[in-house]
Amino acid sequence: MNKFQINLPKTAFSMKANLPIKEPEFLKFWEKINLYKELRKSRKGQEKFVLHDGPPYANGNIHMGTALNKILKDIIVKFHQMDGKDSVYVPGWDCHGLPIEWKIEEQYKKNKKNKNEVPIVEFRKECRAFAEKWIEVHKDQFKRLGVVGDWDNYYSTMSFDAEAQIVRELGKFLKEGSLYRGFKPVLWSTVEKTALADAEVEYQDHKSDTIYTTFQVIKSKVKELKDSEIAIWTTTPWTIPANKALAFNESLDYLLIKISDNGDFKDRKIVVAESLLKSVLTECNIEKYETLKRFKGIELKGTICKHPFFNLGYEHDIPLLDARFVTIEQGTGIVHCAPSHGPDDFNLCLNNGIKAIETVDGDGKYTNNVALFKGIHIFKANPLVIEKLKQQKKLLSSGELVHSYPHSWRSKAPLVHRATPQWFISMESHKLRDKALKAIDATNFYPNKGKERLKSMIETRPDWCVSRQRVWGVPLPIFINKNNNEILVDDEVFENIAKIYEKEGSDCWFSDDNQKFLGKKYKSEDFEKLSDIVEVWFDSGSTHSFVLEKRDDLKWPASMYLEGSDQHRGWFHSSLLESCGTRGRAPFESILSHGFVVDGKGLKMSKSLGNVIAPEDILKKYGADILRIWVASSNYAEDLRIDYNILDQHSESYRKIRNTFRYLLGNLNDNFEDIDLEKIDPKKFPELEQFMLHKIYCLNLEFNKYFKNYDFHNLYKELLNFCTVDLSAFYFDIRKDCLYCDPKNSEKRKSTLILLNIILNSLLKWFAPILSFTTEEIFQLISKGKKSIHLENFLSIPKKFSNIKLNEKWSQLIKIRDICNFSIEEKRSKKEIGSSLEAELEIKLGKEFIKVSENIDFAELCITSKSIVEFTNGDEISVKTKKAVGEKCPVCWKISPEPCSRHT
RNA sequence: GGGCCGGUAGCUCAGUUGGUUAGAGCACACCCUUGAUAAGGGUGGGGUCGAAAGUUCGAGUCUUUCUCGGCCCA
Repeated sequence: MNKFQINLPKTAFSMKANLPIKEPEFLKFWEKINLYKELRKSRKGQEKFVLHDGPPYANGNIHMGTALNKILKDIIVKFHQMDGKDSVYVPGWDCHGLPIEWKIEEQYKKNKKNKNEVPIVEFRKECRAFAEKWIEVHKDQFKRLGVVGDWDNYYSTMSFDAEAQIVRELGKFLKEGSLYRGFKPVLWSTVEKTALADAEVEYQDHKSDTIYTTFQVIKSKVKELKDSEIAIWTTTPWTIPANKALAFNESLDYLLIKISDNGDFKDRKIVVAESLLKSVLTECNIEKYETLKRFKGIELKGTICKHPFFNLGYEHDIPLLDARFVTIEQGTGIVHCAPSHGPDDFNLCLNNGIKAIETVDGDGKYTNNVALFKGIHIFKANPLVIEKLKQQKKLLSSGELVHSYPHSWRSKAPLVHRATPQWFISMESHKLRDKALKAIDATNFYPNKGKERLKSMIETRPDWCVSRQRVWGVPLPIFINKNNNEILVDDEVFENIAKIYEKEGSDCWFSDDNQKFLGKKYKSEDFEKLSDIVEVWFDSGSTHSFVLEKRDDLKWPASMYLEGSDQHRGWFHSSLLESCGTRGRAPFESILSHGFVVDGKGLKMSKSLGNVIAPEDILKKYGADILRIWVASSNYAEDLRIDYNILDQHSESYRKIRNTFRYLLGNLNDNFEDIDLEKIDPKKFPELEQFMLHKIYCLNLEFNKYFKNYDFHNLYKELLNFCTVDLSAFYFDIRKDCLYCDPKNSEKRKSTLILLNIILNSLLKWFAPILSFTTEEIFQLISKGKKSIHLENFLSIPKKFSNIKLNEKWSQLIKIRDICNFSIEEKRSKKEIGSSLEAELEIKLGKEFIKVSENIDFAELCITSKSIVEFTNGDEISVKTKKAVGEKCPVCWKISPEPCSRHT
């Protein structure tokens, strides 16, 4: 053996990651050192970055979308933490609402229990327990992803202080006067006297009365329509008294026809859609008619009609409105609209300034608002309405139809859409819309397109209906004075209710005496207590008030809200409105929205397609760090594709990164030294090292730029390319000879080791927010007593590392190196040489390269045994590779005719 | 059905105000290495930029239509 010892890499850091086994150990470690607490301690007093958690619904296991969301949050929180900020993350859960009610009801069904026989308070307790159970499950699943946060002090929308604060928030709207009582149709059972949710509806065949009736035109842009009538068809004649409008479709063609048959309609003119004429003629037994005019639906705009009961107390105008829901499947192509009795009707009318009123009471009887029919039950009203229409000579025809119709899943009784009293927050009365639009302008959106999306929603949305006729939620804190029907607005009462909830939660609203909530000021017998609950979007829209404002460790407004792009209609939206209504500005400074997780082909995941991947599967097969790479490397502005092929590719990249670390650790023999960068004088290093310092400086600039824009997929790409292109294939490859074969006291080798230390340290920190587990594994190996990588700061890379001139020079050198490699490869493919050390280079360079190649050993750069440079008059770069002659040094494997200069 | 967003190599992504032959990494193929070794190096093959039409001297980039996909709404 030779007396020269070679320095081979040696490290305890294994090549195989074994993440699924190793990661849980780090979770335990972080728990043990109480990482979250340490993180807070380490940044005490620093500028805060608060990413306010949008609460997931406490129900069911997490899926890829949730995993993506939480990992992205964690990455951002960790970036800001390492950037030196006090980056606080408090996870939360959304707990109230229908899905949990259903789950409990399902359990009842299984156990043959009847919900109506269970006291509300008991039912609500079961809902609460259900949510609690899932919060615990979620917590473990989120932690497993590497997400660090205040798990012990999470928030939930069902905590007593949350319920109390939600009451206070509603109180503000009530006091201001923007919360008002209106009417909106909901599916209603007149048997159970209750509203039903969509999922509680069963569709069965039902026999309905059908009628064709007409509305006389008062005014129209189409002059031929004067004195004509608009024909409509309906399967609910009882809703005719509630008619407020007619709907047409502007893209359909309509006909004006004159009927000549004997009867009520002789010589009268009616309008129907052209493509429905045939069926109308048949259904209404019209035999003799002539077509007077054909026109586009758009011409109907502005037409006003009279109600068929015009002379009988129905004097209001009936406008014709354009609606896309009007089709040519059935009827006349013009649809009768009763805003109190259909969602389409309601929305169309609402957008045209026509409000719904209460036309039918809870029992199914017409109210005072309905002339002629007051007190009559709607299910008995059809014959009466039909008779009345006939009397008024407005009945073209009547019949019966068996069709699929909604019924209650409990009583099996047919349902109706009925306008019920609901509570709305006005978009206009106190300029909520304006405030919200201004707040959007003052918010940063990542990606930018989110701004327009939210804006256009706010611009067009109707008033916010915040009441629900359900059980599992915060009760609306509203009392109505029985004497004058007025709403009780009194801060003292709201505060009293809030105080009570803070102590015992909101269940008592349903069980305890009114007096308890009214306090001493009012008499309980004078007031009716509402039993509606607050819709859950108001709950989650208020999180900023009971989380951000109430906790000392947080700040209001939040630095960022981050959710899936669907939340432009959800949490971003409700939080914005709630906060603008109560505080005049958004509860966030910025919004980051991400796309949806789809499969490898871009299709949405569904059981039927069999393309669903659960986070659990990925954790078992690859580990959380691979999933985190997937998050970091994907462009969240679009939908994110995932399948096993994609994950395989990312785990290849992971191995590259891991081996880069392993090479660094190996050559440092796990003896990391934290170099003080300020004390480094780049000029004292070999040029290659200076060049690498410059690379580090540039990469750090890029890193910061991408980080500031939350542009992680480009950031990750830069880091990965640095590992593969600049380190593995370039710097490491070149310096291998020096590291292995130079004596330990060689200056060059020492410089290299300093660089390796700097590179290791930089990489470790750059990667830490993404590769939470792997960087911790490395940090534990080298940090000697320091607690966690996540408590560290990013390095500050001194400006003096930058060397643009040198960079220009080395860019040229790399070009020459590429050509050398090409030349070597030519020789290799002819089987004349194998290893590049078997080669010797004859390089011809134009004179312009004299400066560039000053002090440069191309043999070292290209890892050959020898190189000769010759300058020519042209501007060429040409390389000839020859087989090196001589003996191979047993130590450094270089071939030379003379004995190796280093190793003899 | 409507509104919004998107479709660039097998995969993840770049592609400036329209301007040479559309780039990178990974994957793949071949070769080398066996002192980063279930690693490392070199070279290379992959794209009618979703499709068609149009504007232009010139289109991945602008316009229109279509198509496929996603989100929201109905």
